Amino acid sequence: MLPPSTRRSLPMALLRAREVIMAHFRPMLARHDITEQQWRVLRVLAEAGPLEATELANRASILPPSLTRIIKAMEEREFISRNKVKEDGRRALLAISPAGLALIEELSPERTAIYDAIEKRYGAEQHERLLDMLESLIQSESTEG
Amino acid sequence: MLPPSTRRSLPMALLRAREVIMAHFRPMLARHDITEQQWRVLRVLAEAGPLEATELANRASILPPSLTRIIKAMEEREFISRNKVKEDGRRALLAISPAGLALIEELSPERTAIYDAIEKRYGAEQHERLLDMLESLIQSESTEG
DNA sequence: CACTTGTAGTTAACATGTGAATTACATCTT
DNA sequence: AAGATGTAATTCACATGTTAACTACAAGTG
Repeated sequence: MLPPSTRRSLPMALLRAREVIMAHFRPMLARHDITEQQWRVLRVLAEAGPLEATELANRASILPPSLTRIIKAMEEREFISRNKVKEDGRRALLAISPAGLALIEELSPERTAIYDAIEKRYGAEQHERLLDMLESLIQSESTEG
Repeated sequence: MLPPSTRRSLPMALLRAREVIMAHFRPMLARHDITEQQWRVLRVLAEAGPLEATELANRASILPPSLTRIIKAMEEREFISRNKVKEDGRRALLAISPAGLALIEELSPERTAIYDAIEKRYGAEQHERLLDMLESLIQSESTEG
């Protein structure tokens, strides 16, 4: 088979798709002076409760070096807190703070509205199918074989 | 509708999907000491012929500041060349060099093999459908409405 | 216990992403 | 021609992506 042209390749399509979607969220995040990655960290901690850095990095799809910097910045702004684990001097539990939760609460309505608008434009069934297909792709490629 | 959990949101799914796909290509690119973005620039120029920076940036999905730096690096390694446009002192035509073309030729077989393996694991029909759905999403979100 | 191996997290170095400001050049308008 | 406006590209500042190296601590092994 021919190598895919840049106009129809999976990596490019995924990149562009993500761009057009995130374009809708960026103004909201910019108004509150947080980055896309910081926002992911907040949401993961809000949903999952306190996590160690490695687990948080996995769930938020952020590499460890980036997470180190992000945590430092968010600790200074008091959006998250860290508590060392007694039994293991290497680990620390990261938790969202009241201020972090407040930010999530504050942004929730707008966030939902943006998602709904995307879903409406693209079609709810399409949207679900696309999510299924992406999850399937991630499955088929992440489990080595 | 509820805000999507981080486990089933379009931005996260697109990000993860891209990660697992690119993981297959990174070793190849690393062996030849070029970045993912430099590789995109080369392929776009190889396919489309000489382009101005703005058009190249659009086609390769790279922001202008990044492209400026990438072009500088690739000029030094003589993978691309730039020629100023006579009629308009602002513009310049960027073209792939023989060395750049040679690199593409050299990587083509491996690149095709990687794509084929992905397509085989995921399923050729699935793959086509996913590309269609992504293009449709890009369409529905990029044209403002 | 000393040594090796493994793991969590950080640091370093460099490339890119991102938004804002800036420069250089074109074009329009009067 | 002079000034206003627009456009292509760059520069700046800061955040993140990426790989490799490193530190700190833990657990296994002799």
